[in-house]
Amino acid sequence: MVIKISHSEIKEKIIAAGLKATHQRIVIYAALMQMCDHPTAEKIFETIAPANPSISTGTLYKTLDHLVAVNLIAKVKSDEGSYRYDANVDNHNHIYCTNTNEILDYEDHELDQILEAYFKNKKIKNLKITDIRLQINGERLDLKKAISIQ
Amino acid sequence: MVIKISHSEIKEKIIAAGLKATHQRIVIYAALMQMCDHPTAEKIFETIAPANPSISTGTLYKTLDHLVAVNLIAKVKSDEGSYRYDANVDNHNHIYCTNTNEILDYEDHELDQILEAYFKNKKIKNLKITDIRLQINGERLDLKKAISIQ
DNA sequence: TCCTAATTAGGAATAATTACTATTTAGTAA
DNA sequence: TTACTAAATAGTAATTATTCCTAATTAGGA
Repeated sequence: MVIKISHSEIKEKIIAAGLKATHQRIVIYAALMQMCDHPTAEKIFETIAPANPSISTGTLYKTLDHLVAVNLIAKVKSDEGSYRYDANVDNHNHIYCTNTNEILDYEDHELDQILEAYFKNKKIKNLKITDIRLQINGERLDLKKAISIQ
Repeated sequence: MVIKISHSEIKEKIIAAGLKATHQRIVIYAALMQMCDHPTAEKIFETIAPANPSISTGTLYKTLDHLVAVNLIAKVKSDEGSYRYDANVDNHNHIYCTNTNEILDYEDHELDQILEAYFKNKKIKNLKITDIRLQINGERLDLKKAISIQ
């Protein structure tokens, strides 16, 4: 689900989120939107570096932090020692593939509703739940084929 | 739920898992069993160091890796740049508290059954699911009181 | 008790991320 | 359009968490 979105639209989203729309932020955010495999900061850097050779890792990390802070992107925990990033901030779940290190999105509104209903009754005292997400761990069986939902 | 368990019992568990029961492994595993807040490697080190001043971080990390590999403990992803460890390897969920950085266990067999039933029908193609865990994100409301289930 | 492969201590090396500072830039106001 | 200023960036040093390396030690078996 790559969504082609123009630079001016990206600029508007950044401004709407309350950030200055610098060239670097636009480039980084645009790159992440095109990458649907939850890339690491390093992968993002490799992607944008050819067209933006003067961009620095300091700027990349700081920009990612800013975009996370204003909820334009999300930081995704992983098992390989580095964080990964996600331009999809809607409530969704992740499939962690232990043999390929892939992280895949798993959206399931039926499941969301079941969980929401369940936790409406089952309160946890002194905690304000912000969101509930599933971490589905598994192994990809046929390495030549992709994992597909349903 | 601190379970007081003797060193000889711990030794047996390590041997049963197929590892040599060295002093260091016993100490590290015993310490983690007593710590229920999903400590980082550093916290574990601080805990065991006074009584074991010659233990090295290399050994600690390697031992944690070994214990994870034989499924005696689990590595827990976190948002603060370091991994945390958990002596509870039974299927259970985690509450991530965004304002205090606590990670709490949330066991709920009713929920486990709901999820198991749900994913029995809803297959994901080309994926062998090993486990499904919830990540409950939230904020602790009253910082003077603990979070409590039900 | 001896033997040997596995393990450890201690510290160097690496990887990911953050911090620092002089320079540049986006957005505003004249 | 130009000037201004706070915020952002480039480039790099520093830090943090973790892994790697090697000589010395140890657990468990013969």
